[in-house]
Amino acid sequence: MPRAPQYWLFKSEPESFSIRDLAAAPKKTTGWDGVRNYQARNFLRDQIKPDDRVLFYHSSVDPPAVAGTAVVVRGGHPDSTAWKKGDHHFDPKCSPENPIWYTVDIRLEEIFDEPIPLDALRREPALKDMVLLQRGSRLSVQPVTKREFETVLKLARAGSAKSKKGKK
DNA sequence: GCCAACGTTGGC
DNA sequence: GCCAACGTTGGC
Repeated sequence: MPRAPQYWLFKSEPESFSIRDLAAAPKKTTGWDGVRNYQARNFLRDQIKPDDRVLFYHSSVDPPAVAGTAVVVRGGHPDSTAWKKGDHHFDPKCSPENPIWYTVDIRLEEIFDEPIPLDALRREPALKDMVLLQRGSRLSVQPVTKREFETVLKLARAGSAKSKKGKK
């Protein structure tokens, strides 16, 4: 039995890597490396598989927002930036034999016409249990339910229809 | 730039 | 194993 796709939210500060950077990358694909948190690592290593879907979230910008979606093209594998001296995410405890940190590859699926700002997510009752919206939550890789994922897509479609009507 | 919330580190 | 100190995240 094939496993049903699962859903995730990845945070990125657009100043360091935005969804447009993903669009500009070769094959619109990037390795999601540099995650240095054990809970997020466990998701990357154990649970995130090809064909899973990802909400691409822009943090530390005004407004914080879901900018689009991506699809996982390669599941968990060791994050080699961890043992590259001089890399911003270098971790001296790591080696190829003892990788500690993991990454997955994702490919751009869609950039929303209108990003869905955080406050719009908060106003949506169907999203009230989203990990992102919980007090104190700051996991950079987090699970999303199928219903939450589809609700965000619905908001994106609605926002896009409105913006087209409003323009010229 | 502030600061609340959270994770990690290290002395004991 | 506790917990204070420190570092980081990320919304505001």
